[in-house]
Amino acid sequence: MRRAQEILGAARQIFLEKGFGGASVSEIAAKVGVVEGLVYSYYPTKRDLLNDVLCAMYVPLIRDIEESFSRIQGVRSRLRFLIWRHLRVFVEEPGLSRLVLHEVRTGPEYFQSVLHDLHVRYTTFLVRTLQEAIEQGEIRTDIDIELLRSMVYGGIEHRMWGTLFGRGAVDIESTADQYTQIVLGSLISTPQVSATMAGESANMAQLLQETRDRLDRMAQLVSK
Amino acid sequence: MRRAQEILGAARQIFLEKGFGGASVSEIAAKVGVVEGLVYSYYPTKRDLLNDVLCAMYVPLIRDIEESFSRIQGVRSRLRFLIWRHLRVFVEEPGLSRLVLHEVRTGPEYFQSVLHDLHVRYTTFLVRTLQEAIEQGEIRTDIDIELLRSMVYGGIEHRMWGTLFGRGAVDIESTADQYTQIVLGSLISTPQVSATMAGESANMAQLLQETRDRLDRMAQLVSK
Amino acid sequence: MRRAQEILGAARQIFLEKGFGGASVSEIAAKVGVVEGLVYSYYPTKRDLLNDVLCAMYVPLIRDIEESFSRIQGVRSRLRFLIWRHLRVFVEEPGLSRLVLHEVRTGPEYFQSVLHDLHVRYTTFLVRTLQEAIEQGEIRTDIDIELLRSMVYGGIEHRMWGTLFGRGAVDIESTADQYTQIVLGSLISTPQVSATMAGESANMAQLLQETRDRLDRMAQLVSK
Amino acid sequence: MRRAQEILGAARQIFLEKGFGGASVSEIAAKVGVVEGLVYSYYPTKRDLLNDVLCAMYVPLIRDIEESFSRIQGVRSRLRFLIWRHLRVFVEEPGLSRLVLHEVRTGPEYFQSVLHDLHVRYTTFLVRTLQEAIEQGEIRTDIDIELLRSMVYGGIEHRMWGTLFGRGAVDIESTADQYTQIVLGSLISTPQVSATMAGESANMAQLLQETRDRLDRMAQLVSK
DNA sequence: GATGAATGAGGTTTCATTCAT
DNA sequence: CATGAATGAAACCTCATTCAT
Repeated sequence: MRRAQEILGAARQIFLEKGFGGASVSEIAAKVGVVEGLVYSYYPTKRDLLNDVLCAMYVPLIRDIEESFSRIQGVRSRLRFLIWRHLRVFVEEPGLSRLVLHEVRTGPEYFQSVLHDLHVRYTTFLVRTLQEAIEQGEIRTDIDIELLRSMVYGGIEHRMWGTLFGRGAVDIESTADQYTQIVLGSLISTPQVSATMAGESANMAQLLQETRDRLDRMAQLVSK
Repeated sequence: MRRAQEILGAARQIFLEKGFGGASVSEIAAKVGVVEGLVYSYYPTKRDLLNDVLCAMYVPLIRDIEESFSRIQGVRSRLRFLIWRHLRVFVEEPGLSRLVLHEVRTGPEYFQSVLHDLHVRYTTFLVRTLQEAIEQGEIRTDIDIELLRSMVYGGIEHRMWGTLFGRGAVDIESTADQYTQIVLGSLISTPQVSATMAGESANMAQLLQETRDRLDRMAQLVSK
Repeated sequence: MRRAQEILGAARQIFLEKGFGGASVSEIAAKVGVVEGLVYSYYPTKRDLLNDVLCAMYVPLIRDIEESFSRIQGVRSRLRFLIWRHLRVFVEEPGLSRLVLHEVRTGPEYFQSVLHDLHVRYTTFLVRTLQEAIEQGEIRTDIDIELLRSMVYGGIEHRMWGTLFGRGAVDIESTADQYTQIVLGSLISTPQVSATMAGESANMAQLLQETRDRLDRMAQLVSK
Repeated sequence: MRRAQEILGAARQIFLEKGFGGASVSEIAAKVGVVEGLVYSYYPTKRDLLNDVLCAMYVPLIRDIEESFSRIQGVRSRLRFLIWRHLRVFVEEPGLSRLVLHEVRTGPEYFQSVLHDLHVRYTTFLVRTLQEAIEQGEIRTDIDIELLRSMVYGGIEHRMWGTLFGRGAVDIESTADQYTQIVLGSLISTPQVSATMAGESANMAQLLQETRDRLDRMAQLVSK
């Protein structure tokens, strides 16, 4: 039992660091200080080991998100939380997303695997948030949720990639703010509002001004 | 010279198909019909070969974008074009992005490589577009361009990933539309416009109405 | 004691199914529901385990044959029984012969082993039958018993080999009949009967003819 | 080319000596004095190597038999030749039959392999001989040729097995004689020949006796 | 009597790379 | 320019066997 944990830990480190292909079982075994063969008595296959590593990371992560998520209300707050939480994954578990995206999601067999289920559960919070917002009329209905999901997770991953190699640091608080702002900014209920309303607004303001001018002139006239 | 080209072509095919790790030099050589050793007289290393392959793809791609880009004006149009063009890469060269993202951008040495430069040049169009828009006051100034860049490219990549394995097809025209809409929706100059403007607009309309009423009453008064 | 039996039983199944090389101690242990290590507290070595398995099969087999054999009289009946019994082994214990022939009888150390003794005892019935037949003048004396033993057992094994993989079924009754017929057909007492008897027969006929001729001539002489 | 031959030669030796499972590629490579990997540049797989080894033995063997066989006439001579030739294989290529029988003919996939074809070709001479003999009425028609084939090859293999480990030597000339005698002894056209001929012989003897008696009586008559 | 953790050597196979010709 | 033979290291995985508890 303890050995299994040690191996799992070592595997986690090395997998996250070098990816699946880049890691070797012998390296993992060496890190634990055991013989290669022993690894196979706990995990029948290198890939099984990877699976268990990822499950061991996903499961508590999802549980943690679930708890916080249930205590948060409102589209904006929830969205901000999910973005912020995903950013934190990169800071606290650099490489998890890399692994998941780039080495597990390889080939069509992925879509039947446990990992796929876990990833769906992980991203379900966002999807649920967006769907509820749509149902309650808080955001536009003509939006492709898949697209948004990709933008959030893909965007974050892209943004944080460099930080995995020490290229620049990211302030996750302000990044989360901005991210939320951008995503939500385009989602509020009135479609096309920004473009047309700005025009209308300008027109109206001008009209108002003219009217007031006329009023003033007339007042002057009258006051005489 | 022609041999170098043949090898490059074969390498391109196989790298795109199987990735860097999945390809073997012998396979590439076999495709050309030469011996493994000959490959090394043109390209000192497997990785150098990959580099050259990618350069050979990036350079015309960038040139192509450059041309079209220079003929397009306006933030929205340019943004839409860049998004659409990147989507097209996934459709026309599935595997290029896979390669770039998941096998080249691995490890810190990437950031000193030629590939990094090329990628910067590739994404510079977007950065330039956004900067000009900011300078001309078309979009908000409080936006992190890096963040946007990641959202665009990361989001697209995330979205299209599944399609590389035949999981669902994506209509790049409508996707480009939506993408542009979402990205731009949150960028127009007046922050918070959507939420407040509706209120302001109502206020203004009411104000205008009151003003006109006042004007009418005054006119009646005067006319007497 | 009971554990030893359980292990022996599991080992028997797996050895017969997969052969010595194809079986693994861990598999055997797993079948019993114990740990690999426990197997070694009963059987010092994998090969020892195999030995015991085979002994446990040979001993009752030999006893069974002994009983029936003692109740059967006559060369033909006994021979037919031994052939038929050996054929039955292939049907009832497919894999025993495979094991014995192809995985035990490997290398010179076999000839000092207990297995060799058992196999000698197993085939002794045939040898004894043939020897008694010779002594009683029922079959030719110029026959190499070893040769016959090989023909019977080797031939049967060769014939039945394919059936172990489902290639064709064999009717052991008619096969036993034919086999007995063939083997015995060439063993009856008059050696070279086919070749020499024809000659003798011719001689005799000629002798007879001459005699009759003489008789005729004499009759003519007398009649005068 | 020469290396391929060297490797083939080494593989032949080791395979014949230790069987397929008992041999290791590293051992073969070591025998040639090359690195393990080089073997795989000539033979893609250990099993392919085995295949080629066996083909390289079978093909000239079959050709050799074909030549001699075509110059030999008569059932007995041909049968004797085929038996003798197979015995010689054991003396000259000890282990070939072991390999073929016990390590290649393992599992049902064998029956689709090239080796199976070769083995069929090898044993075809015997089958053809027996069939022609049947057609020409030289041997009994009620015989199962498969059974005979098994008896000949299986019997020989069984008989010679021990000699592979130095257990006793076999004189292949006399063994071939006896073998032929036994096999053919039971095959001649008149089944139960011994029984009937004995009867005829008795008749003839009685006739002769009667004739002599007549002669004696006549002689007495004359002498008076 | 039984466990389960651990070993160590071995297996087949793949590949980037080198170099004499 | 091109070959092809060769290397050497590493990969994943299997297993008989041992031993402290």
